[in-house]
Amino acid sequence: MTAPPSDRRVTRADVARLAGVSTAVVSYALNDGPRPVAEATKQRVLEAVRLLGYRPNATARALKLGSTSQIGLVVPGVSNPFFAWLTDRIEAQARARGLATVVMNSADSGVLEVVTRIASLQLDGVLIANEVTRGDLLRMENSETSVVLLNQPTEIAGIRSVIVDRYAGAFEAVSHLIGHGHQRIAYTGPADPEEARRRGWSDALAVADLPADLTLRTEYSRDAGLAAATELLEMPGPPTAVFAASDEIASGILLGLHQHGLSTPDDVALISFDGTEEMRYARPPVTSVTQPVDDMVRCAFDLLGPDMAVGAVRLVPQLAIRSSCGCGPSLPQKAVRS
Amino acid sequence: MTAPPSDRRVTRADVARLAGVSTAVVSYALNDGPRPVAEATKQRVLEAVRLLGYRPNATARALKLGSTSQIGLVVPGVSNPFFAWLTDRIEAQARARGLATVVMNSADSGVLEVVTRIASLQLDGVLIANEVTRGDLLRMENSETSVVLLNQPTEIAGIRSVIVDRYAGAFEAVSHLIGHGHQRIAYTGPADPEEARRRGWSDALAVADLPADLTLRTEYSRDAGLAAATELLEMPGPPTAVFAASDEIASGILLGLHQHGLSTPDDVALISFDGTEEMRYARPPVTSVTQPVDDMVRCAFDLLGPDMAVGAVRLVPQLAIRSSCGCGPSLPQKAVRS
DNA sequence: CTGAAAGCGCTAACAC
DNA sequence: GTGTTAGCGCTTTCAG
Repeated sequence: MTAPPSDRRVTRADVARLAGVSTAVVSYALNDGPRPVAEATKQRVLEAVRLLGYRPNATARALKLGSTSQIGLVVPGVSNPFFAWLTDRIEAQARARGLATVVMNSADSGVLEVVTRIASLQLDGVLIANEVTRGDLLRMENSETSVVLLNQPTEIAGIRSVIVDRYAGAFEAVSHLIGHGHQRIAYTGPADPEEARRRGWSDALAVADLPADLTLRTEYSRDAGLAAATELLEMPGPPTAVFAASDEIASGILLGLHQHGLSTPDDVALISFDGTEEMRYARPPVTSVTQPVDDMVRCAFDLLGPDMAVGAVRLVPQLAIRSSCGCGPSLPQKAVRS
Repeated sequence: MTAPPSDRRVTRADVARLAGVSTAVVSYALNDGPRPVAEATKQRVLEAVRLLGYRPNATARALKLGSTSQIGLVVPGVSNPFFAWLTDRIEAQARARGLATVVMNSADSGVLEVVTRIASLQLDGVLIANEVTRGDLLRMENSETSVVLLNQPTEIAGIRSVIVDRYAGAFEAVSHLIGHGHQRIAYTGPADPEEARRRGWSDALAVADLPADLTLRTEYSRDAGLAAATELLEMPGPPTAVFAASDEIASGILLGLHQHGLSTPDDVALISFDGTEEMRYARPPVTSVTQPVDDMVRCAFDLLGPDMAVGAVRLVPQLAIRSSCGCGPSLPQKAVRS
């Protein structure tokens, strides 16, 4: 009814013709453009737009403006609960600012391919939640696109980034376990260049004069966590508590311990890192160092602004205490901004 | 080193100049264009591209071609594990086909806003994994963009869609519970227009001459599942088994039952719908009707092709049997294509 | 095999 | 307040 018969795509010229104005005026009217438009004219334009079912062509606009109103998000897979969470928040923030989000998984095709593609896309900004090297970044150097790194293990000079203080988070988590009387606390996680979580773990132990001798290398996956549970129990002087570098690992460990007939927290206490919703509903709910995702995203968008100083914003995660470490359950607190 | 000093953005004209050819030839060389190019010339062009660090402007290309090489994905939130899974697979498939994925969450801003925006974006296709109405779709009617609906509760005439047979999945799940001797089986899920899962549940019960009197309405969330557990137990003649309409609900129920001191599957058995990875690692691992996500995505992309018949592809989910229903644990099977 | 040139649809000077 | 018009960077027809 509202859509008149027309095979050709409706363009701005059609609107102008129907409204009896020039194309410029259509622009002005639609964008509350740089020049004023008489109210009556504007109404005529809007009416014509409605009648024709006209939709501005974002591509043409982007070409002219040199800006697509899209941001890019590079993650190592969206199915991982933490990155799903992050992606969700980023998309929401982006949309609130009138930006669309292009997600790119770098897991299987490699960062370089992704970065190359990004350089073509004329994105208004790119958020990279992935380990990248200086070299990778160089590939998109010439492109206007401003980049913000999220949770990069090691700062890269000249690139804006927002990092959550993994060291502090780990330190607090392990200290909490120590406060509960644990003496044998294991660390489970992959070997990453930074090792902030592992250092937080070992320093917390050192402060309490406890040995940091229980390290188990596992990648970020539930399967790895499941396997880790067994290995943990076979260690000489097995742990009474475990700090896992991610929720996924913790999820596997939890199941693994149970398969061995052990209960959490009575036999082995557990604290994880990430704080995704899933941990709140695990059995038992798992105490986790909770990443301040909303704040991370807010900061990241702030940093995308062209006139922001290059540098790193550091946020501190909060320990959401639940029953997996022997305390009563609770809801995760909001994290604060440093 | 490779990047020469240049403040202006490098354009195709620069490459042409440096290579001593016309801009047309640059195009031909870069796209293995419609016209052939002498090998030597091509090398000169490629060299110039390298030297200048030239990146084609995707926006300009899109404007000219009328195609952005981007697809849109509309989901009600990415943090939900099932949609995270789906998003992950779609992005992967898209990337494999040289397409970027623009994700749009319709949860808070409403489908209309999203659909309107999509109509502007000149996307090569849109996958909608959201409940939409015919009216919503009409808004983007005139745009070239072809649309495929994923898991739409009710088919919409004239729109391609891929649906998994929720009825069949539910029927199988509940039959399985009945096979284990359960007589009091509850259904938990939201009231949706289709109710396929609920019908599957009630029909399975009917076939076994069992009453379908235990329906509990809950939305798709862990919290709702948690609350549901309590309500379930307060029902007259409480269930010995529960079929949950989604993994998230099941996750909440599992915790809820445990808080009531009940064990799964001994006191109450549980089967869920979706089959996300999380269920494999729940305690106990939860039997779930597993959506054939990879196949869904493959079909969806096939349907995006312009010369595909309009219609609905129907896939059947597979029951991944784990210990939450009293059988031994197992890994989920690959789903088959109907 | 290569070059010149016409636009894709839009914005924003710049004129009136 | 409104109209004219140049051009964003690319592809591709049509001549050479």
